[in-house]
Amino acid sequence: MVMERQVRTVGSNTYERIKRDIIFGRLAPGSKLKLDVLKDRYEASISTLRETLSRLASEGFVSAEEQRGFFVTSVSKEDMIEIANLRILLECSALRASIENGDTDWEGDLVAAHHKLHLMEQRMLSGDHSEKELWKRYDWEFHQAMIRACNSRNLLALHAIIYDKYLRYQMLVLTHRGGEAIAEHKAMFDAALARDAKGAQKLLEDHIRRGLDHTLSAMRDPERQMNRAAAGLG
Amino acid sequence: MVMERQVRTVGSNTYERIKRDIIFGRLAPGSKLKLDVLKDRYEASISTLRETLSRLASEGFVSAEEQRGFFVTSVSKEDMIEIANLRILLECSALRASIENGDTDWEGDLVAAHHKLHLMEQRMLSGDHSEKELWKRYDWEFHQAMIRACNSRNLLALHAIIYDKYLRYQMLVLTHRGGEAIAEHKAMFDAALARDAKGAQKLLEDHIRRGLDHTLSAMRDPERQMNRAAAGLG
DNA sequence: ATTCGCAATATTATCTGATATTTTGTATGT
DNA sequence: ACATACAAAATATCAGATAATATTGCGAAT
Repeated sequence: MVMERQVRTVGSNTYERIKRDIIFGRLAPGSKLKLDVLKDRYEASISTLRETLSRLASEGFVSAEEQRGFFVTSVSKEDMIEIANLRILLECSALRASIENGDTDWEGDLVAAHHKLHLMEQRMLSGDHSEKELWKRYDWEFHQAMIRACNSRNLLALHAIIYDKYLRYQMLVLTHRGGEAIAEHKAMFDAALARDAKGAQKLLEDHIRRGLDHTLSAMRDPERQMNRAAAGLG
Repeated sequence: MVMERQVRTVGSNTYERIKRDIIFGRLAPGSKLKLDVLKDRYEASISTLRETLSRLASEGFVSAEEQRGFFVTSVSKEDMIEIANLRILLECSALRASIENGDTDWEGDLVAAHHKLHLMEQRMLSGDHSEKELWKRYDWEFHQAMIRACNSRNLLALHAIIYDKYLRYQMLVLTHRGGEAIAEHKAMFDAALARDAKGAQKLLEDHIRRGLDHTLSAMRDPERQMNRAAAGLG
């Protein structure tokens, strides 16, 4: 058996880097994505960059205006609310299906994912904020593990995009909810293992809604907002 | 020489042509999309084509395999079921919000859209099958008009993609349900105008589910399936 | 000062052609 | 049949050219 070798093309590489940079705010919302600048920053040719930006545009992280080029999609309160509602719709639906279909493997993966997330959350709680990206990766892996058994690739694909958009808003405000979210994760986890679909859905919906409220009130804080606007691409 | 003014860019033009060709089966599911062949067929350069195919890939109409190029996304019973369920999830959710929020303009547009669709359905019923694409456009415009007031651009954007994927499956089997669908459209329309969200949702869900069943049983018919497979890209 | 018009500059959209790498097809030998 | 080795095809990527469009800067007119 031949090992599947991971040939990373320049294209998929820059795709992931730019997407990451948008989600984690290193490319500021609304900023212009000039091809010449990106060419230096990401070391890829114009054609490859256009390809990459087209992909990101059709996922909604970039907006492409004909004859005017590419921009980082801008943010707004209304958009954040839409994204949160979509996440609730998609993730709750997937969660129910997953709880109904999930087998032993699913349970095992879920236990592992929750364990890793929980450890990281303890570290965050005790003041170690050095690994925000890693923490968010574990959060993603936990939510992903919860719904993975939903039996719909299409649903998982849509959810992945919406999750990332939701994540961008969270990263924008830089603060996190600490202990509350930990308890919520634990409660969801327990409900899922107990195969309590209705209960898990309710907990998930509240979890997302509280994240939304937290992010919205942090966005309203004008000082923070200006700090963020000043950061980003030079 | 007098050239017709090309308002739109080559890129967005080929994007729409290729997408259409996939949805209406002129590019067969699973078939290879060779850059050189597409170059002649769509009169665009490799770079522009790659850009276009990348966009279509991230929407799921094309699948891109690294180092192996682009293919028309293949079809399957399982995928069709997923798409139908997603359409139910998204469209029913949007419909409820739309019925709750819709103003007088929304009602007006909806009446117009239903009227146009109804006229076309009558033509189809009396044996005139010459304008399938136009008929499907009116179907789209009707469903779109129903949910347009849902107040979520993100939801509408996701729905548009899923609708097109659902449509591809319908086009694949070439037959349509005739009179049944007409009555279903009328019933949904009436429920929406009566602001009966629950009722409209139920009707819509049944409508989509019946379309699914119809398409699935037509796909099972092996003769038809082979005819379709033989068609496609020349 | 603000606006307007227009030239200068910058940027996008697109194409061609070149190169390296990878995949695919084919002939050959066992 | 089966594997292998080599040739041909196709992809991924880049640089550079060109035309069309957008933006900017500046001077004139209000």
